[in-house]
Amino acid sequence: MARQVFTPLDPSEKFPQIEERVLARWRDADVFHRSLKQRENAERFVFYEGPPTANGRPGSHHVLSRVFKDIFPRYKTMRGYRVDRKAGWDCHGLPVELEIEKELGLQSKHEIENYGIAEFNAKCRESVFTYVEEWNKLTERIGFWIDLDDPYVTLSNQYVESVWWSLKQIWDKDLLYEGHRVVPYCPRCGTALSSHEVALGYKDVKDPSVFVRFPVAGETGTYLLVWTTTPWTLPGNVAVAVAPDVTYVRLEVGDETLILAEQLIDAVIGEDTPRKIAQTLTGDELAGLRYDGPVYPLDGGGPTSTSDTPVYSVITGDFVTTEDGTGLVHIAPAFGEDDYQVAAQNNLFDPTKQETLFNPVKLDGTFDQSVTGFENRFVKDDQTTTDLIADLHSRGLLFKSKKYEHSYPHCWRCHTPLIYYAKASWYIKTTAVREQMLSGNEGITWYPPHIKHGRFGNWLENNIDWALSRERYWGTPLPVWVCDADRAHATCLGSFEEVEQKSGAMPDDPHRPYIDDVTFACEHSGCSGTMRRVPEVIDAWYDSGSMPFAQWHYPFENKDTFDEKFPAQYICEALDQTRGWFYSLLAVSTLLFEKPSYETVLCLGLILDPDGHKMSKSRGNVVAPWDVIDKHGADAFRWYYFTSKEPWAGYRFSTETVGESVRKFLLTLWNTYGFLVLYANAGGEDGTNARPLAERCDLDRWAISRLNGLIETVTERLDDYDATAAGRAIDEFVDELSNWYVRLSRRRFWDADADAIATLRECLVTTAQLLAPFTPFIADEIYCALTPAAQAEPSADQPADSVHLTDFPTADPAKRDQRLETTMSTARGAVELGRAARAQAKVKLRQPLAEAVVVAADDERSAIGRFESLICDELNVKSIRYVTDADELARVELRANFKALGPRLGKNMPLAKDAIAAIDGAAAAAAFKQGETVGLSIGGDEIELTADDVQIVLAPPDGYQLEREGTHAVALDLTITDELKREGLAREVVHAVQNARKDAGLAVEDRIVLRLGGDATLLDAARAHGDYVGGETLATALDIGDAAFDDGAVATVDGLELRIAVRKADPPSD
RNA sequence: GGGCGAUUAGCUCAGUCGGUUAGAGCGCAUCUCUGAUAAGGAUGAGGUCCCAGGUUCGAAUCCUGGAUCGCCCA
Repeated sequence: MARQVFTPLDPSEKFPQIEERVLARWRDADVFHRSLKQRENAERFVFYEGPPTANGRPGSHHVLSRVFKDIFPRYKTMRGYRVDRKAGWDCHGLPVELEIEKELGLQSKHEIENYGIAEFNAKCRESVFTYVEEWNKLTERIGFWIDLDDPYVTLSNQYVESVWWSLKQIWDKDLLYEGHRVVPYCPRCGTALSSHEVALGYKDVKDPSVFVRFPVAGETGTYLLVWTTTPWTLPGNVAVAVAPDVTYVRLEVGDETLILAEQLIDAVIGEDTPRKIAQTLTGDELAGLRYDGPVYPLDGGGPTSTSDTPVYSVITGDFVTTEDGTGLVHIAPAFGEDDYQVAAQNNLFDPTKQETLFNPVKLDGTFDQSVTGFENRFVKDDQTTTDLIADLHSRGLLFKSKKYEHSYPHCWRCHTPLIYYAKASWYIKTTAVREQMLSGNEGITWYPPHIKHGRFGNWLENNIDWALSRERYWGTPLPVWVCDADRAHATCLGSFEEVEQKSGAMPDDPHRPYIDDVTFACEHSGCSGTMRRVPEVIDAWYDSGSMPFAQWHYPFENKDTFDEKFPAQYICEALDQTRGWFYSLLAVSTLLFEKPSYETVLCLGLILDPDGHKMSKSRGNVVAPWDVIDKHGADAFRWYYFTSKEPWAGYRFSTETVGESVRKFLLTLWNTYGFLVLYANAGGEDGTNARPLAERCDLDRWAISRLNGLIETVTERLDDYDATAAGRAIDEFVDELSNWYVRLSRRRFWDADADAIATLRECLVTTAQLLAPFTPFIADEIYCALTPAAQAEPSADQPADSVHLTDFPTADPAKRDQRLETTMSTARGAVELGRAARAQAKVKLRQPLAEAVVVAADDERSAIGRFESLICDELNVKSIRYVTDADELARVELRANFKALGPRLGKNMPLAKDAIAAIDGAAAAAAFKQGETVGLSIGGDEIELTADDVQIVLAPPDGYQLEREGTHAVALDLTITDELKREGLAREVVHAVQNARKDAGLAVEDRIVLRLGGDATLLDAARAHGDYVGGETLATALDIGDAAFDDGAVATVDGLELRIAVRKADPPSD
């Protein structure tokens, strides 16, 4: 019995089990931490983990981002960098609150406050880590190496304090201010909605749109014609806006004069209505015209201007279009973002003094006392709308009204139509660093590249100030205190110590409501007011954008650590983070450090179900990651994500799709590995006795050459963050290794050829290293199994005990042989042609044939010649005959080379195509061979063709069946002599015996005693090739057709009966 | 409504600088091979390269417009 050089595989063990075993090994040997420790003093490669929220279960899309967060740090580690990976959890924010509201059955902010902010926030704090165990389990199981023991959590006191510090920095730069902004607002819930929430609630609705006459002051019978889809905003009107460059007209219709945009006349009054243009003028010229306001009677004084620009006059605004309406837009600054901005620009109110903004609607969405006749009525109520329109009609101001279908946002919780409503909130003046963010973005490498100047660049171009505050409970409190005597007395506190100094005490918990109780005396001279914290918390995106420093409690601690780990070289999240984390990171670091906090960013696409729908709980089409892992394993999951497509394109995904990556790639690799182990053990040869590479056969050197080419490709692609191409290259290599190298080398493995074993072993060990970042489990299993020293205790002169502790392979140019690779590729082509010819002729491969006739010239002939015996084996032919005189088997045709001739011939190209096809190919080919040119007349012009201008192809002559491909062809001699027939039958017998061995449960290396009986023709053949039959089947004794027996198996070969009896031979007595 | 992206075989995806016969895998059908393989090989069916214009000798590829889907924003 040969010695076991490698641990045999357990064929019953499935990938998920193998992975669990590898995981245990990693845990026991502390491999992750050792991989870091090993690079302790190495150059850093900085990765930032974008914190997920752990108050929901992790899904398949989380697996996607986590494996892409894993692969490049692993790769860089193997390339010699130190890649620390600190986990993080995003803890604050509205989604957390909503979850608790649902749990407690709370319907509104009012109810939350009744319940108690302290109790509510305690619930939130608890819920944030509800699923953290499952997250940790999944993270470990998918092989995402990240330090879960010491994560940053955005709710921690240290984290909050760092965030406060950063806000103070911004405050000191005068970039944190209180302003007003028109926000989508749910009057029923009493809260503004985030853009994400607004997006959840768009519905197509039919709203009335009204055309309203605004009487021009001092010109009886002349009206500005204004269009709006929100009649309830008319009481808030302060001005009318026109587009500065658009042409407007005074139009006489009947006995009145209407002012509107010229190009909208027909749309507004109808094509058939008689009209007369009294005057044309531009919007600029129209500006300043006054009208009689207010549109609705207002009690208690309407709007007043804070400047020389009067209310109720025409102003210009760039946002005014003539797409619909009249080209005149009514301006209610409290109810529209554009309105707010244009009114502020025209100094119709002072944006720093909210009381100057005219707003006749209360927070609950009803009109206030000033709107005579509509007091306390809800503005979006259908009856209110109807009555408002009726009121306009009764006063002769309604020109017309009609239904208008458009998409309008509703509260996603209570389905109330939202209103746009001016609210005070705190802003960061990001517009002040807009240019800096843009130039910072230039230095960031984006995958895919179009995001940089597309989605992200556009977003930065259109940057508006960051609305930072939220009127909520569970978030980092905004550390701004204002004086209750004078709101202008405000301060921002940037540390717990500062709070303590000011107020005498810092609560243990910096969250609401405790921090709300912190007050102190106003320090303005002569002011006796009390400083109280503003009630808001901040946008949770600011928390996550602060992670580069807040994860280290910088600048209170870890200054060095921060300096070393800023900025990140690599971050990776899904595409939807463009305006989320990618932006918050850039904005915060630009504000604080004047540069981006990341250099390379990989954006991942969405996970869709097989029908292309987004996976969501409500659709019920979510694939749970555990299902995939339990069925196919983590490596299969990873491999699917890495190689199935470019990761930003989105995945059409199901458990079954992942199974395909197992069958196609992992099993091929695994079986190749299993094959090596089997025969290395059978022969007791581990490859250490192999000759140097240069002395090994072509096939071995070919495999090693391909391997080194692969190393080059994979390295180059991974350096470019292209896991897809790198993985596909490995896939292709493994396929060639298994289906070409191993298949052609079977005989040598059977003989335990040291060269072959060494070659395959090197290929597999190196492939395992290349695969380590992709499929860390299988890669490590193979690496360790084939590197037995790895199983011993590691030491300085011992190989690493895990593939993840090794250096990434480097290509050795000396081992490349491009010519050999080309030659092999030609030989493979010839084999494929021969196989095709056999299939055409319907002659089984097991039947030997006398001759293959190969049509090939020069290089191809020598390439095929080099691998002649290999090709003979593959095609099961006795010899190869070459035909260079093409007409013996095929005739030569010429085809035009469009790329060469097209630019030269232009329009005559189609003529040339036909003319070239008509040329006598053989003669032309001969001429080209002599280095001569061939003349051709095209459309009256004489041209000279060189060899490069045409492509020489072989066409089969009539009456022959042969397979051709481009310039070469293979034909087979189909004559089957008696001798060939006998040989074919002998092979059939061997095949039958091998099956019998298998059925008898014998091991491949077991010797047998073989007896054959049955049909005489078969026995004759077996007898004639007795040595062959005995050798192939490892028979120590061969007994053909002697005594009759009935204990054997019965097989049928070519319709003839064969009886086979196999018995395990006694072991040799040596 | 705006921005970005996608659309290639039944399915999942490649397709280089624009070059004339658009490929692979899976699936299907027929055949074949096999003592490593849950594999391998051959053949076949299967294509309006989303549509319409344009540029060009030549377009899946470049340009314009449109459709559909997705994401982001309103």
